[in-house]
Amino acid sequence: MFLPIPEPYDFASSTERFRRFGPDLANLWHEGGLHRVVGSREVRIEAAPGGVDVEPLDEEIAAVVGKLLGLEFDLGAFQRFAGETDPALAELVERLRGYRPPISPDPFETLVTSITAQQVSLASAFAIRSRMIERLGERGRVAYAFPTRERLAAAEPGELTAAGFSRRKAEYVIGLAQADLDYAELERLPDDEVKALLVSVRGLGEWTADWFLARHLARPEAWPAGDLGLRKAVAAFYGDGPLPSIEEVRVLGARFAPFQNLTAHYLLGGLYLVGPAV
DNA sequence: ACCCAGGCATTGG
DNA sequence: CCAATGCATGGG
Repeated sequence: MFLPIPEPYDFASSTERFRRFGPDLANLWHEGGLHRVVGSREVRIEAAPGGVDVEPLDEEIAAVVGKLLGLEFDLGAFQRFAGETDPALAELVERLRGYRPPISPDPFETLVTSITAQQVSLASAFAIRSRMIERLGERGRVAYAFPTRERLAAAEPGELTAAGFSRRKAEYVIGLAQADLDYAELERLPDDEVKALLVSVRGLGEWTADWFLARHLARPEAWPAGDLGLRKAVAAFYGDGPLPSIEEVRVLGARFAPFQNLTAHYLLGGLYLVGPAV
């Protein structure tokens, strides 16, 4: 079934995240399309003129696909904002025309994914996470359903350390799965209250909470100032010397209100998708 | 054989 | 309040 996507839209750059750092078995790039298990069915998304082809497609799947393809972002408003306020950003928006950051559809998966990415390289994180998904998730046709909260709540730490988790991260993930976190409630709370609730869980720090706001809740003003990649991007596009401090990046973020989330993604995209400006 | 990579909790001053 | 430390793997 064809699903139209408003212009500008660039499928290749918008799905780059699923390819660059290695396979993600729960969001798997396979033979030119993106595969994910939704409910008990495996969905395939591929590029088509003016939009994407999605098989199969119903209302539930359309909602997930909309997240994966970043449909809720208002690129037109962002483009106008960039043009009016910031030459460097305006140029990035032009170079990355049609890039829509993917939104991670599931809150628990988002948090576990962030835990795997804490401190280590994304290549390591992808490898470790995919081993966990393969062992503890449910296999679809080619992709896997991410391990459920129930499955991880019942996991032994050894099952995760065998996949390459540190002992500490294994405790974080199992503790998170067992924690009494109301994910539906988080959607209704303002950014600062979401962060406060998440940071109260062992293993979830400010960096993880900021990316949850940005990548799962799609909050416009989310700005992961502590992110190493973002700090490098800020150095590349706004600095001229050493890596800026977290506080410096935080202060710079105010300049991009209320589009910090899209700005962060475009700055990172500037590093990873087209290389730093010359 | 190093060293760093999209952090975090813990411990000690 | 802030500095130092350990963590486990992948890639250079």
